[in-house]
Amino acid sequence: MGTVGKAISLLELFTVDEPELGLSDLARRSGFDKATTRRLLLALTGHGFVEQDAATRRYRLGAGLSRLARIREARFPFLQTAVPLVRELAASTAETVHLSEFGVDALVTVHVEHPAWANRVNIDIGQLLPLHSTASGIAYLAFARDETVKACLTGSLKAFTAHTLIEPAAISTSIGETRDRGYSICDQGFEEGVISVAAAIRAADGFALGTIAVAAPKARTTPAALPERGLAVMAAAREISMRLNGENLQTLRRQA
Amino acid sequence: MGTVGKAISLLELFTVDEPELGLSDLARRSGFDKATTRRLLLALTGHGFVEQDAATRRYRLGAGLSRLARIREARFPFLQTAVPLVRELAASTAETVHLSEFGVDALVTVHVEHPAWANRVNIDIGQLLPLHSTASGIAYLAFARDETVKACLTGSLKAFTAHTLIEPAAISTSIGETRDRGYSICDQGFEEGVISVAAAIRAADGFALGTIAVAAPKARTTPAALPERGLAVMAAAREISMRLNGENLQTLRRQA
DNA sequence: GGATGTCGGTTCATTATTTGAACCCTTATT
DNA sequence: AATAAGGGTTCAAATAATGAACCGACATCC
Repeated sequence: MGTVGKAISLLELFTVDEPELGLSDLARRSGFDKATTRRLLLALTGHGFVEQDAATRRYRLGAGLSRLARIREARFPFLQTAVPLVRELAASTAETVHLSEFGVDALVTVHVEHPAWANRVNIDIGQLLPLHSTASGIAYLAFARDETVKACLTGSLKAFTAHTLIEPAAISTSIGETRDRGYSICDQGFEEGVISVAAAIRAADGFALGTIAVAAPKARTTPAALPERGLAVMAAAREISMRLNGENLQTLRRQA
Repeated sequence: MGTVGKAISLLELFTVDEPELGLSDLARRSGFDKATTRRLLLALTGHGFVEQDAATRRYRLGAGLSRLARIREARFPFLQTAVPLVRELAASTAETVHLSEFGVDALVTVHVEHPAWANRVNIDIGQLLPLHSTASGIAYLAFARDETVKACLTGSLKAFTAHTLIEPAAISTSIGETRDRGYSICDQGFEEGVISVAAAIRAADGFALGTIAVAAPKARTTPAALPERGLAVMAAAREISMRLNGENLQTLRRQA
């Protein structure tokens, strides 16, 4: 791995649960030498990608990242556009709704709305969702480029629960159904006791760029509720796609 | 400069006005060799910090940045907290209101609300504001650590207009007045014909972490309007500080 | 229509940067 | 008073970054 990759993988050690880490911790988790880790952190701090707490000496993600993310968001207002519809869907379903965007080889959660229930599905911002074993992932693949689908299915597929589909053929079938139906269903494929439905949000070229999904405890989900939820998530995804692409869904390559 | 710094400075070439750049363009502007530039871009794309448009082959900022920025925002909800108050202030003043956060050695604009006027002050998200020559900068320095102030005043101070204060003594005076008054005034110090007032947003330790500012065309600003505007911006800054620090302004080291 | 310029991308010998074991200092913990 | 763990630093050795030259594709211009 090049130096740049190392620096970035340091940044990727920070999570919502552990937003502040010490030098030794970072060195241990990254596997880099302490001196190396520190030099990388220094370079990152110098550009505002990392900040160091003056009192505790621990490191956290810096304002430079916010700046660049806002520049990106100005060009491509994904969050701004989608968040209101995520809220609406969360209100109408009274379940956890999350929004993700494709990045490298997984979906990254960029926004979440949680319901008031004590028993609910908890998802963190920044969490990575594998493509083959989540409702979002399948919804994405249903409208992804062929090479993306192929790359996903030829990789090694991890089984997260006893229900996770890991045979490429079974996943292909699921993708096909999703394409016909317009939304995907994932029954405990990622976490035991959680059932999700998702639909793809698509760019002007018709390919998926992200997803919106509803995740609920299986215990409180009746079979009858699923199609209803699926249609709602599909409607939200379509609305977001339309708003992003200036109302002209015609240009979408494949119809949902 | 280390390789990491070079990679980051590539990212910093993207702006709201030019959110997509080609390889040769990036190489030219960064001053790096084309091969080097490409290798850096490859490393950045591999981690989702940069994306390449499949059709035009041009590069843009990637989703990985949004992901990290959201993780940061989850820990420290600066935008979420401040944006509603920025909106309010924009509505009540009917002028451009902008929010900035300190990063490395300047303030970075993270949010802007523009009024409906045709003649207004335009500010882009991501724009960097120098500390010595903007209302935001002076407001920040008024509640910054002594070493930050010193570092700023000993550097070389650029005059952006004929009105820019560049003598350290004059700037110190301005900082002192701001500390006493609670808000700063900058009369055309950054751009001809623009007059701004700003106040510092402060962390739990009492030091500034960002600013909120109102920028207006000097032509339509009466001397009487300034103190009114100053008090409004100060009230907004104090409210944001309180919400960020859990209502306990007592812990703030210095009183505004 | 062929000469010229630009662009994205690649190669490989040369060169400069990154690396990490050992070290120091400070702050808990026992 | 001894031990461990954390942040930070040093410098010879090892490794990774560099850039001039080159390729093919496309556009433009007499």
